[in-house]
Amino acid sequence: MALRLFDTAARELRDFTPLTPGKVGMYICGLTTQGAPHLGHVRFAVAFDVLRRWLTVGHGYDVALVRNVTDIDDKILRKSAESGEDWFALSYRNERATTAALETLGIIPATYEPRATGHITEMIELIDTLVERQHAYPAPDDSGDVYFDVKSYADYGALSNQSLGEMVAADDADPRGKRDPRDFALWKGHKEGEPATASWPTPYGRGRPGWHLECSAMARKYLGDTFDIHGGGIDLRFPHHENEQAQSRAAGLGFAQYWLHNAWVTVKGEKMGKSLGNALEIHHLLETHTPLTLRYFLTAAHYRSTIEYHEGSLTEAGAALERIEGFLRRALPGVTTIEPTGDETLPEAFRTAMDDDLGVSGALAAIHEAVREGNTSLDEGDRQAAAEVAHTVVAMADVLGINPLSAQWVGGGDGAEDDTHAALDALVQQLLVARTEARQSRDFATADAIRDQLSGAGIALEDTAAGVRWSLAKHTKD
RNA sequence: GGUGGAGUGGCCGAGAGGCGAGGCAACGGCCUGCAAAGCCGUGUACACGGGUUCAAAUCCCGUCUCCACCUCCA
Repeated sequence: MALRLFDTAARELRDFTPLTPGKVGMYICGLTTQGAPHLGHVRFAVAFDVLRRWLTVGHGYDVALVRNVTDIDDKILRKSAESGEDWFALSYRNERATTAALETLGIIPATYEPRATGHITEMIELIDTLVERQHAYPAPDDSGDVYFDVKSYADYGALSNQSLGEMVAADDADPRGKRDPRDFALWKGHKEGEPATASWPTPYGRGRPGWHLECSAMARKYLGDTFDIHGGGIDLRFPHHENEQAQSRAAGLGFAQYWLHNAWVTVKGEKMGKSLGNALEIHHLLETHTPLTLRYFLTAAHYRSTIEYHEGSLTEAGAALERIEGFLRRALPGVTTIEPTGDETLPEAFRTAMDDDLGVSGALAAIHEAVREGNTSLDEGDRQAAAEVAHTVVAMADVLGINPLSAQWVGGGDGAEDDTHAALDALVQQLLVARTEARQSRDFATADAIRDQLSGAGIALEDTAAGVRWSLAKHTKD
């Protein structure tokens, strides 16, 4: 069955067909380096990580994923000026923080992450082409700016379905040398007071990249003149993506064939933003919730739907995960970590849901249905059937990047975690032996005292048909 | 003004003419020494007002409310 994706440009679901059979080129905008990432900032990465996994696992495509790093822009320079920290240091520091957050959330690393400042030459090439084709012009006021002439490109507005005549020009836009207030900067001339390090020599004078140009230049370099998918947050649709498309196509390039945009994380119905303070920064949330819980929360809703965040959201996500993990632990005793082999057969309901524009809600329903089926098998003592279901659940969960038994979430590979666990297990087992003896002699007061003692230490017990299981109580308090 | 989207049970969140997605929470039952986990069951949910239809959360008309973008935004 064909994968269908909602193409923002076409404003409808389209069957996905890659330009080159078996291969997919994807370009994603979004890595922020202006500040520490919050829950909303990383949603795009989770959304497109799920797409990438499904393209790979569900359809066997070889995916090249390029994710840009806008390491210079107005905001970075402004913050740098305010704090006194060099702009490049500030940008790189935040880039590292964001990269770390994405790794923590189990985002598969991009094939390549080009930085804007490393592609000045490619940008100049593109500007030259646009100037030659009379789609761009250097500002006549010697500012060093180079603008894209929106009126010269008939399809301007095609992506966001807007016509130039209906657009409101920004009130605060300084028209300077623009022919039309809606013309946008391809290149920004160096201004007095800006650090010298934030400028590069060009035939148009010293300056720095306009925001939109980098994506056109870098997507072209790494994915080709025409490529399959371009993604990003819905707020980027206009002006950023509209401008990218205009630049590239005006320069004669085919550019993106499918445009995908993810929606927001909202709080009380409004877009999550910095006005809410730093309470929702990833590193802060990780103090009370596991990375997998954050990932599950961001994954559980369709990528084009807003996700409403409220106090308790993450605790609920953790509870849903517990159900899946609990089943896997019971069905696969002795297994610490497990990854899909690739030979599992994914249930039809799961495939159908994913093929329908990444219907993760339906996919999750398939997972939970399998979990219930597996639990029933366990209740009936059919351990083999339960184990088989468990392997299917692992495979499905892995497509969404939420396999609870993935080594990604279960301790590091350095063995330290295993040693700690083994030491703890030795101590707990002694207490469990005492408790079992007490229970056998029907001394429930003693047995319960031992259970309370362990519980006080953060260890939960479960008496199962196969014996007593212990586990560390999850940190899910708000 | 233009463009795009939303309103579903206590909460989150799918669905897009007919059989109540799923999860969380709650309640009842089974199991258990008691728990925990699990399983089974329990809800006349679709912003409002009309209309079409044998049948509407879903289609049509009207209304209300909310969100986002319009050159700094995941």
